Amino acid sequence: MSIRHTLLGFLNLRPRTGYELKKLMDRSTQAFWHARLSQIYPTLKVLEAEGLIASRVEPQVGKPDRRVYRITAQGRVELLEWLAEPVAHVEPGKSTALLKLFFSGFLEREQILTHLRRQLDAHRAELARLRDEIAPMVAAVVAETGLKREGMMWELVRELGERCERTTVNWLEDAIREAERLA
Amino acid sequence: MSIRHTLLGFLNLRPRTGYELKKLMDRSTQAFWHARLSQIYPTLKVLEAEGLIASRVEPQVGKPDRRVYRITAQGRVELLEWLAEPVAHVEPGKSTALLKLFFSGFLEREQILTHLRRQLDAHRAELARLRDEIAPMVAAVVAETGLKREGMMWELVRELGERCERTTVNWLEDAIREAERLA
DNA sequence: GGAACCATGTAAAGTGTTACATGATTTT
DNA sequence: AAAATCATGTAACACTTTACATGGTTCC
Repeated sequence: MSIRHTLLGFLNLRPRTGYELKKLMDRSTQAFWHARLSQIYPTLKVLEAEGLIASRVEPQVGKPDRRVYRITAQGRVELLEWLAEPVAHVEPGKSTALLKLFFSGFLEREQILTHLRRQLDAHRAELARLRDEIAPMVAAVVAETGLKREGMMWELVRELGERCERTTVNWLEDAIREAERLA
Repeated sequence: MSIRHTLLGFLNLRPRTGYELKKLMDRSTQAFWHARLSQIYPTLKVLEAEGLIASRVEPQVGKPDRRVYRITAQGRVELLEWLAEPVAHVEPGKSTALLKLFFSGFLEREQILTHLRRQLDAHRAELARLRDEIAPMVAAVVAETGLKREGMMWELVRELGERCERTTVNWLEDAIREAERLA
């Protein structure tokens, strides 16, 4: 239900094309909300049909034409209403990696260790991405647009991502040490 | 795709009914994989049709009859194959709460604080649940069944949950302090 | 007397992924 | 010469949720 609000949230800052929205999501909300272009384009059409956003086509030379969407007054109302709805509980997530570990008890030690080491690599890479790619990007957006308050929120969320990744990396290191002591 | 493997994983330990599987999931995999009964029952039928599990009906007095499923040799092969598939990357999750915070930059300070405080309550409750409900439950299952190795995996995963929740609670406390300094 | 638990399911709607389809420009 | 980027979309499929449907037993 929230891909709609993700798009409204970004369009509330300034008009963009579907393609731009996808790239933005890849660099900002990726870790806690993502979508494919094949979901974004139809959703934009629906939002336009509902009057929450509006679009115009911009012809381009040497590149395909682009359809630029902007939020409407009605869309802003919808966004505000959604933001006001409380999120009371902790939303349960999905993690294939943890599920596999959970059911790995009957496997051989080496297979468990392989799984844990692969995860360690992946989470170290994600930690690096948050620090080296996302952090400068947040800073750049703030500098460009002067959206100070928005920038603070983006940085806040990024900071949580970094802390959680660090926690996960530490846990994996401990888990590997423990698994190494298995028979 | 993994509800199938979740069910296979549990049935690999011992036979159970759909209803029991649901309760088990609520108390163990909940935080990283969950499902409704309306998804579990049809999935069990599919798995049986595929020959990965088998069932028999147990008549009961004073209670509805129960259909008890057990894993087959073929099912065990499928489970092993799934466990062996590597999970290379960090799987992106979905969090409405973070998404709302991310787009809250243009709201008033008080609305942001309300959101953060509600989240703090929710995550403190989840931390308590992991310590007071899940930890003893893992210990009880291990004591009952003597599944030492499985118990270690369950405890490992629970431990990550606890560490991440603690990290999140700390972050929320910091975030609230920061938000309080806003104009 | 009402709520929660035990126990099973189906149908419809909503959400998200994969595959298909096109085609010029720019970078490696 | 191949790969990536820009740019848009559709169709089919897979997965998940919500709502509907039933009915006895046990706890408060």
